[in-house]
Amino acid sequence: MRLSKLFGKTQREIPAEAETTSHQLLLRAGMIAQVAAGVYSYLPLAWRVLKKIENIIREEMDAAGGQELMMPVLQPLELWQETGRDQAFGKGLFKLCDRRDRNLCLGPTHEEVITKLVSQYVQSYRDLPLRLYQIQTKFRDEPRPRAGLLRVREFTMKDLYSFDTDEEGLSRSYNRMLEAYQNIYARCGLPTLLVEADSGAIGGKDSHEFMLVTETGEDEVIYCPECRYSANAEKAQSIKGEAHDKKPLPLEEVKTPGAATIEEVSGFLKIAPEDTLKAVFYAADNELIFVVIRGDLEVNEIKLKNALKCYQLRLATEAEVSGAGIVAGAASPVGLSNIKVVADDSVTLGANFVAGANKPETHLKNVNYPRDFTAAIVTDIAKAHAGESCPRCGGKLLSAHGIEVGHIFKLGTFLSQKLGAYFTDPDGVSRPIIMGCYGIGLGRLLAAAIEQNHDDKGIIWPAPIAPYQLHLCPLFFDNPEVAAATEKLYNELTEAGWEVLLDDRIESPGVKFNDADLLGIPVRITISPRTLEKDSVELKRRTEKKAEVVTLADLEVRLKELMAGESLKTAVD
RNA sequence: CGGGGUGUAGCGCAGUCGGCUAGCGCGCAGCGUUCGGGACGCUGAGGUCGGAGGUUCAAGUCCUCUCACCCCGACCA
Repeated sequence: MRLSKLFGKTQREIPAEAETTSHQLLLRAGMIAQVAAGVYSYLPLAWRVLKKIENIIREEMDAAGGQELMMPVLQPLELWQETGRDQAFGKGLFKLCDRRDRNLCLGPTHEEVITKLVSQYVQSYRDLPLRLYQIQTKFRDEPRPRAGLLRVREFTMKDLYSFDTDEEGLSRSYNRMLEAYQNIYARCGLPTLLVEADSGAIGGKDSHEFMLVTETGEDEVIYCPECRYSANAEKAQSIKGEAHDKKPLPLEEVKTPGAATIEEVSGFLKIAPEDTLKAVFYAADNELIFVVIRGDLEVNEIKLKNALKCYQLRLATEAEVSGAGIVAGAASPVGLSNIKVVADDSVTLGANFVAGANKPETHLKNVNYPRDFTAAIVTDIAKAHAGESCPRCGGKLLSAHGIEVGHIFKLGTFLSQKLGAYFTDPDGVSRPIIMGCYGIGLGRLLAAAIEQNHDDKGIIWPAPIAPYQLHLCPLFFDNPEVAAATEKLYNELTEAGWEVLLDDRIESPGVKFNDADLLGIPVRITISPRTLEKDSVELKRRTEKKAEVVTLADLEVRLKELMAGESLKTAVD
C-alpha cells in the first residue's frame, strides 16, 4: 500500500476530545473517526488490525471445535421478555419499533437467539455437545461511552456459546475455551491476566475475565503474588480478621452525644472500628434493605446485588430511611421486624459489637448475632482491598488496573429452561441443555493493545496484529535512483508475501520518521542515497532505538529472522 | 440521571466594553530554496461563529430555549 493513497491522514496535534492514550493515538494515526458518542468509523488501518485479530480468533475457535454462524442484530423484544433479561439490561437495550408497531431491539448479545435456534435443532443427547460462535456487531446503550474504543455503544464481538448434556461436559467446554482464549492473547502478542469474575445476578457459577494490565484500566484486579489468586475487585474476597474471642455480655445502652459515623462512635467509646456494626440502607428494586456490616468494612454493591438477586440497586434516600422509622446515625438491626436485613458474614466473626439503638444519640453495647438480631441473608458482601490477606493462602493481596478483554461464563440452564431448549438423555428423560458463553470485544482488544504498547512517539504494534509488517521509508523519494530502487524493492517484497506500507510521499525525513513511529509498524526499512551507495538499506525495529544496515542481497533473510523474533517474543510473554 | 466543561475553517486555538472586511498556528493547493528526526519563503483556497428565537442602529460577543460532544459520579451478565 502506498501511503500517499491510503485513506486516513496522520495528525500532529492531539484532538481535544481524546484523553486516553489509545484514543489519542488512534485519532492521530488516522485509524478511527467518531460518528456519535461511542460510535466510530474504522478507517483502513484499523480495519486491517481488526481483521487480523478476527482471523486469529476464528482459527482458535475453529480449533476448539467451534462452528461459525451468523445471527441477526435485529431481534424481537419478546424474546428478551421471555427470559426476563430485558429487565436485566434495562436502559442498556436499544429498542425500536417497526412500521407495524412491533417492538424490536438491537442485540446487545445473542444468547436468546442462539438458545431458541438450538432448541429447534437439538432433541437428543446425540446432538450434543455443540459449540457455536459468531463475530457480529452488537449494541449496548452504555450510560457513558468513553475512552475511544474502550467503551462504545456499537462494537464487534466474538461470542461462542457451548451446549452440553452435563456439568462435566460444560467444564470441558469451559476449559477448552479458557485454553483457546489464552492462545488468542498469546498469538496477538498481548499478555493477559486470568481473574475470577462476577457472573452477575443471572449468571451461573464460574466466570473468568481476561485482563490486559495497564496503568489506566478501568477495572481493578485484586491478586495474591504468593498463590496466584486473582479476582476482579467486584468479586474478590479477603480474610476479614480474627474473631475476638469474647463471651457474649448482656445488652447495654450508652449515650453517644454527637457521634453518628463509625469513626465518631468508635472514637467516643474508645473502641476499634471492627468492634462496631455499620448500617447502610439500599433500595433494591425499590424495596428498602437494611444492610449490616462490621464497622471496618465497606459494602461491595455487586456482591449485595447478587445476594438480593435484584435488577436495580441504589443507596436509599434519607426520606426512605426516616420514613421507615429508622434513626439515621443510630440505626439498629436490633428489634427490627418489617424491613429486610442483609448481613455481611463479618457480623458472625466477633462478639459484643456496638450498634445503633434506633434512638437519637444512643447506641447499644454487646450486640451479638444471632442472639440480638437476625438477617434474612448472611453472606459475604464486603469489598476486598489490597493490603488485606489472601483468602486462599493468607498472603498479602495487591491490586492492579486492567482492561477487560474477554469474559467467559458457565451459564447453566437458566436460559435453556426459559426458552425450552431441552434434550432427551439416554434414559429417555427430558433435561435442559447446560450452557456456557464466551466473549471477546475486538475493538476493545485493539485499543487495549495500544494502551499497553506505545511510547511518546506513537503506537508499537505487536507484530501479529500490526496493520502492515514493513514500513518502507524512502528518503529523497524525488531522487530518481532512490525512487527506482524503492519501487523495485517494494515490488519484490510484496511479491514475496510481505505486507508493506510504502511512504511514497516527498516529505522531509523528520516527517517520515515521525509518521512511521506514530503508525507503529514493527519494522522500518529506510532507503536513501546514503544507503544505496553501499547497496543496502537500514532496518529498524519499532521497539529499538538503533537501526542496522543490511545489504539488499541479505534483506529477505534478515527480515525473516527479525519477524520470527518478533512473533517469538510476543508468544512467550 | 446529578455535577463540571466545550462548541469559531479538516485539526489545535484567539477573538477586549457589543462596533469596521472574524484572526493565528498546523494541515491543504501552487511556485521556489531546503531536507537523515515534525525546514523556510512567497502566493492562494477554505467560515451557516453548533441550532432556533430574542434584545439592539449593530450580536461570534448580551438574554432565553435547544442540540451535540468531553470529563467526574451514578450506572454498566
